[in-house]
Amino acid sequence: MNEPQGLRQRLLDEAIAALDHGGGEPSLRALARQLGVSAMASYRHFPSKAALLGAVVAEGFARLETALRAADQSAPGAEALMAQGLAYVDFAMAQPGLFRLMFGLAGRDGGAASRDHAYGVLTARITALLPRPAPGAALACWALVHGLAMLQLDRGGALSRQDLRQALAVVMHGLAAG
Amino acid sequence: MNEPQGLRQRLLDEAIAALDHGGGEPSLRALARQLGVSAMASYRHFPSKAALLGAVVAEGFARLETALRAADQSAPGAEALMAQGLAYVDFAMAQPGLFRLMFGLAGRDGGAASRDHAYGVLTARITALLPRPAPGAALACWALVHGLAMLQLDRGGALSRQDLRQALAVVMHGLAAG
DNA sequence: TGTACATCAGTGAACGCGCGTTCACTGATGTAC
DNA sequence: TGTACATCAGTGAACGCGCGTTCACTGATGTAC
Repeated sequence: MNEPQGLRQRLLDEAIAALDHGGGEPSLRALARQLGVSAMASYRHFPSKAALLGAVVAEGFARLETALRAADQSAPGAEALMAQGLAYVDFAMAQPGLFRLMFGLAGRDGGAASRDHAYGVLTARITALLPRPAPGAALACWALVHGLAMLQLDRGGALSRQDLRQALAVVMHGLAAG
Repeated sequence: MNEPQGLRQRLLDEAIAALDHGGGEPSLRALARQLGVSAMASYRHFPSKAALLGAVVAEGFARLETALRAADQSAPGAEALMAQGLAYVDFAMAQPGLFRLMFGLAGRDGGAASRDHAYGVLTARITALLPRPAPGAALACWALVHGLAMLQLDRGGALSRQDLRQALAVVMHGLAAG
């Protein structure tokens, strides 16, 4: 353990840290500076800045997927869905810059694939819960948790755990009633 | 009519157009170029670039509020809520760059006030519809429409009218059941 | 009616800066024979 | 075991660029007396 990490991974980690701390997209030069490496070093690992950001987005969705999977397995049945919703919002709050980038760039690059992969964890739980396929159920769940995450980010975490649980409960009631 | 518009308003309009067409934030110089005016001209009307973007955000929320209000009055009762939800998504699709900026910057500046003003239209309709105050109802509605808008943007409009209606219906069922 | 002055919108050149990317390079490590 | 060569990660200087912002200015319009 404590393997000497490759520069490639350190660039990705540093980019994520910079996104979450500072304002906007970090520059290649700033990342290199931060890692004590020349401005050109990143070109050994990524052909361009856009490629690096693409890799960051993919990494972000992989992390989100891991978090959702863990939450899903932490509780049975309908509680698993609630847990995923809360985990989604938590992820956004823990990595706000990364989260914003993921959804700013998700359409472009190869982001779509890793995004859909992460969302698969949510849809799998929903279809497992429902007795028969309900049109709009998965879409409503995605949209709700995504919207909650954005609102929570915008307000700097003003929404309480209870607020979130109650909002999630509304949709879960809707699913049961539909 | 066709009053000669002041440069201030033309800068705002051009900024919004640039946001929706091009990629990211337009530069002051690009706006000036587009309007055939010197790079310095905008400093007659805004003390800095940040101030101009703040004004753009406020203008965006004002437009959103107008759209929501019109939708709300286009149908009675629960249909008014559905109409607002669709109008919200439509707004995001019609002005994607503006919409993204609004929620990227809403926390900072004076954006919070104009944002809350716009959201008031939605919460007013919800509280009018519900027989008694339901915790999480307004939050769930905001989050849902916001999430639908983001997902629709990410997928470039892949969600059909029916998809959207069904997702909105899930939450409305949830409200009725709660 | 004329003159002096203030206000205002916009100009044009220049500043310093950080950026992404190019180029040719260095020095270490591995491999073939 | 030694030598020649290829590969690889990272260097350092330089490029051209667009940016936000500064400064001192111009010329038109309004206003006081």
